[in-house]
Amino acid sequence: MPRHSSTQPTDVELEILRTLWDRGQATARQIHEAISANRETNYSTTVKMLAVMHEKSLVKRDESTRPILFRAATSQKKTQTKLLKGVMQKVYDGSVGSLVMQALSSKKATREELAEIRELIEKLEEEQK
Amino acid sequence: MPRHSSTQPTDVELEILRTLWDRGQATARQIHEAISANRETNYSTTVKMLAVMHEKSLVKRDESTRPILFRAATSQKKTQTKLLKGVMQKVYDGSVGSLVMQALSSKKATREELAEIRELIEKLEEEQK
DNA sequence: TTGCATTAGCGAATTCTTTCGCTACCATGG
DNA sequence: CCATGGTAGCGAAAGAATTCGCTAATGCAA
Repeated sequence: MPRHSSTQPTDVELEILRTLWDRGQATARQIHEAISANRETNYSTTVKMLAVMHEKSLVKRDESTRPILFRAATSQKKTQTKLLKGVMQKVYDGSVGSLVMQALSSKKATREELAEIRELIEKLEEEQK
Repeated sequence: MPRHSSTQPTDVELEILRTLWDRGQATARQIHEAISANRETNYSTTVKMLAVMHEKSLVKRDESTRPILFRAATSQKKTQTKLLKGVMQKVYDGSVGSLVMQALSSKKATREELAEIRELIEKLEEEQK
């Protein structure tokens, strides 16, 4: 089994993945333009990153068209959950409670977010009975 | 130019910090023993990591005693918050709501945790009025 | 078809992290 | 004392992530 299948994306890789999740699919050029809006970087670097990410199975290539189209290999949600669980483990010793408490304390949530979270809490509490 | 302008602890560094947060302070030997319970590693490596971390101001050294005592330079909570905010930004586009929703959905919280979170939510909702 | 601009790919360099062998240092029990 | 066992430090190497120069391939316009 390739060790890469369980590899977590790095920060730069995540930036590329975010572009792909936003657009569904994109060419190397489009991805490059999207990320170089934030960070100065060379087109070659973006292309190389895509190659590396393909190697790691983080992206899929559609070569039936030119230019080649890229897509994320894994859904945004799955990746988010995996990364979040990693942090929960490494930083909060696996405690979802501490993580959530600190998240809520550290940054203002909107009224709607709070309502949604409360609903979920109530549902979870119901399930536990 | 450094790629990461702000020095966030790496995973290995975090492991050492966790030991220090647990104990308050510890010698290189004690730290080494704590982390080699999980992972096979050499004593020299631990000592070197402590030197690197001191260089980065992640730990403080008390040289008035022998063996030298180490302490974390930053509180656990501060570091946790910083790391969590980083994830919130990089992975959830800064949305505390999405992060919390996924955290709660991805791992069971205990009854006590849920109650505590709900209390916080209610307090936050109250403040918003 | 040819020439040109864009796209794709390779390999090597750079930067950062983690590893550890080896040496020096220290402090203390005999 | 001074041998010995543990502690501290250095430098180099191994690994991983990121960078980009340069070349090759592609396909479009003239």
